[in-house]
Amino acid sequence: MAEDSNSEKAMEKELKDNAGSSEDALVVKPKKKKAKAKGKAKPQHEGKEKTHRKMKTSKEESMDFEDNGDRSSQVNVKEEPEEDPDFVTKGKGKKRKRKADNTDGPSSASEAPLPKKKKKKVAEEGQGNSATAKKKKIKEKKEKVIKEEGGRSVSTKKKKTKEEIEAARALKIKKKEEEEKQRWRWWEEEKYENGVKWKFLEHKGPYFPPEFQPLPDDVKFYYNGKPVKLSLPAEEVALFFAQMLDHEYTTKEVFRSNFFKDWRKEMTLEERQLIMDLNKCDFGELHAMHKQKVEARKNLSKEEKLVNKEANQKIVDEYGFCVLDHHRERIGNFKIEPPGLFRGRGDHPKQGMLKKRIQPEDVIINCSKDSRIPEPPAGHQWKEVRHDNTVTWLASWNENVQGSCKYVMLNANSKLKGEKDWEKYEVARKLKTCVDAIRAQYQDDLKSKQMGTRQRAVALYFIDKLALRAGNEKEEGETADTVGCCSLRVEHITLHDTLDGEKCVVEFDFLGKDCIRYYNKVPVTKKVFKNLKLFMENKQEGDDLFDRLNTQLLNKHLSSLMPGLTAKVFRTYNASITLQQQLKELSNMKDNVAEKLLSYNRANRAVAILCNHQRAPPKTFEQSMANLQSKIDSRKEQLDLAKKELKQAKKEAKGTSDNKLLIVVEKKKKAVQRCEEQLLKMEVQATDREENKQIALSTSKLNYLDPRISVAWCKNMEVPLDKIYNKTLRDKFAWAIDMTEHDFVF
DNA sequence: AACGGTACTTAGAATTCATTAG
DNA sequence: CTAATGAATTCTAAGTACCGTT
Repeated sequence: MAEDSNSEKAMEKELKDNAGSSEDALVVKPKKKKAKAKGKAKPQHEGKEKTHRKMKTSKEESMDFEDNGDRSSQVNVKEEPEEDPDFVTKGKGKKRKRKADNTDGPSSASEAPLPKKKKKKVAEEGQGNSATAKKKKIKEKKEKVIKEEGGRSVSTKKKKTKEEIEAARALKIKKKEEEEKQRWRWWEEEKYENGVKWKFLEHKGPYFPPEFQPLPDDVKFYYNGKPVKLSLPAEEVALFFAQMLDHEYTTKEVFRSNFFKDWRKEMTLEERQLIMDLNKCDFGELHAMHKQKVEARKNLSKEEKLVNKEANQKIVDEYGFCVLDHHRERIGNFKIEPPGLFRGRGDHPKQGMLKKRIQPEDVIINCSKDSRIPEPPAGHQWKEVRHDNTVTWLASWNENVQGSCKYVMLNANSKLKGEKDWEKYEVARKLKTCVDAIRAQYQDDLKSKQMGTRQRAVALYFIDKLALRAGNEKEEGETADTVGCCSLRVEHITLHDTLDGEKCVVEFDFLGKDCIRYYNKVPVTKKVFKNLKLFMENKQEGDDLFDRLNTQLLNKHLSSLMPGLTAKVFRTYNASITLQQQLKELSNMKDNVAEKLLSYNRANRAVAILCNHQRAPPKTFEQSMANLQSKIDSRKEQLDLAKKELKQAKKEAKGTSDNKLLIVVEKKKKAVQRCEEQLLKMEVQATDREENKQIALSTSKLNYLDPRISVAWCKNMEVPLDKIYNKTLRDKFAWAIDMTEHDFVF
């Protein structure tokens, strides 16, 4: 270690002494203990392993970052050639566009003369809109019902249905009003000071999963072909495995061996001596039983399902809510996680390990001293009951696989979560006011004499331009090998002096959070490119790209530039500003609602691509795509037929002035037109679906896009809010829906 | 600076529910 | 009506960030 710090000093000194020309003096500084271990472990699995690690392949081609063109070039605004002429970038064609747009959001794009109203008025109006929409829908339904039953002679049934619908509608509206009245408008209240999260908190404690039900006698486990009656604990764990047999997990060697190791720990001595090889285990009957149970549950009668539903509702009513400062709030996860086999993502070294059953003795309860303390289940005790009002959790326990803490917390629609969310977007908006200065600064820092500062500048450039995550360090061997910006290693990027006609291209290929692959080819400024070359000198696979940087250093620097600023704020900021910009660009007041929604989704998609929010293509994707295609094909045939008929009709009508024939021609013409329209609609739907094949819009909608942008857009575009936000989202963003005026600008 | 721990947000997969097509 | 499909909800893993201690 002493050596390293010496060489570090030497290097920094040299950088200082010979500004600009001694870049080759870089010495790799092994980063901390963890990184060191990594360096040693690395060489064993090189290149070949790389592909092996990839769990998912994203679009092979570089994701098209056209949408962010402005942002990337924004970064170069102040590209002043200084000392080092080599740093001058040639051919940066893109000029900054967005600066001028900063002040006007989507509101100014539309001339919608929405009269300015008092907050609550507007909110009511929004409500009214969706209410009328609902009414209309119900009316349509009613008509449909009447039509369907029109042929029947029984009028009582018709009436009854009518009444029922009427009643249901009334109930719905009433419920909604009730809900609105009950809603806690916390955003109109004062916030608590110095970390106090609540003054009063009362709840029932978490809900424990049902006990294990032993296998019936006729369902047997076989070892080496012979039936073996397992002890209860071993049986329970065997069933966990049996239930997953259809899953790919159970074919993976790591999963199997982890499972087997932990399973054996649950066995009796005798069992352990007998059962030595997982491959000789036959879980077939257990698996079949499980499948049968699932099937049976699916085939329950309506009544039985209703009974189940009501029982569940009772549990929710009892355990799913708490009282926080005089208000009833929904709890997000009030159920203790049931035991099972750990399902890590990607190549997780711990996949298949046994996640143990949590007992009340493992659970810490947090609530008010003066509240009714929750009762532990009969015959049990809590691990601890504490009264800490500087935290938001109601209960917590330690999880045995990763050794981390799990918490019971409130639902997203609660004050505690909402307030924090609001704050998050306010910080991001604040970044907007100083982002230009920060960008100028890191451009400048690219030329710093300090290696650490240069690395910080390049990392920040990536985080800002590409919306990369910060990239905290992780303990080696405890989790899958994934990285973020600060933890990028040299093998994760490839530098191309020129690629596809562009200069200074960086090719990224790494696994990010949840083992989602990030693959992108990005042209960068010459300065950044030169720095990257410098950082990579004398390094080999497994070495950190930014060996003098970590997230703590980065965030420390950021918070000195703006209070509350951290790496992840850039993701929020860039996501939201991109949405706002794209909405302005894409949506058009003259469009109909469907077209407007398409524009919204496209804007949303631009953000999802920026943030690399991917999903596995749905299992049924190919099928449903094929279905749609066959529909399109049959429609095409229909169109051809209609065209032929039209031709024929025209032929017949030619020369004559027979009115009948002319009418037929007109009819055929219309048929052709209708066919064409429908065909077009389906084709649009197909491309839309294809575009969304592996892009998940929900994550950005839920976590990155300031809801006020969407609410304002809906108001300006006269699109009902429930077209873009479902009930959950409307609940979560109630604060934004209530307070946002049409002229809101992020 | 390193470590170990805590608290909270973000994430895609899995499951359940509701709607539509057949 | 039933099955298929798609949307909503649930689940819990996997991140970020930061703090106190040594």
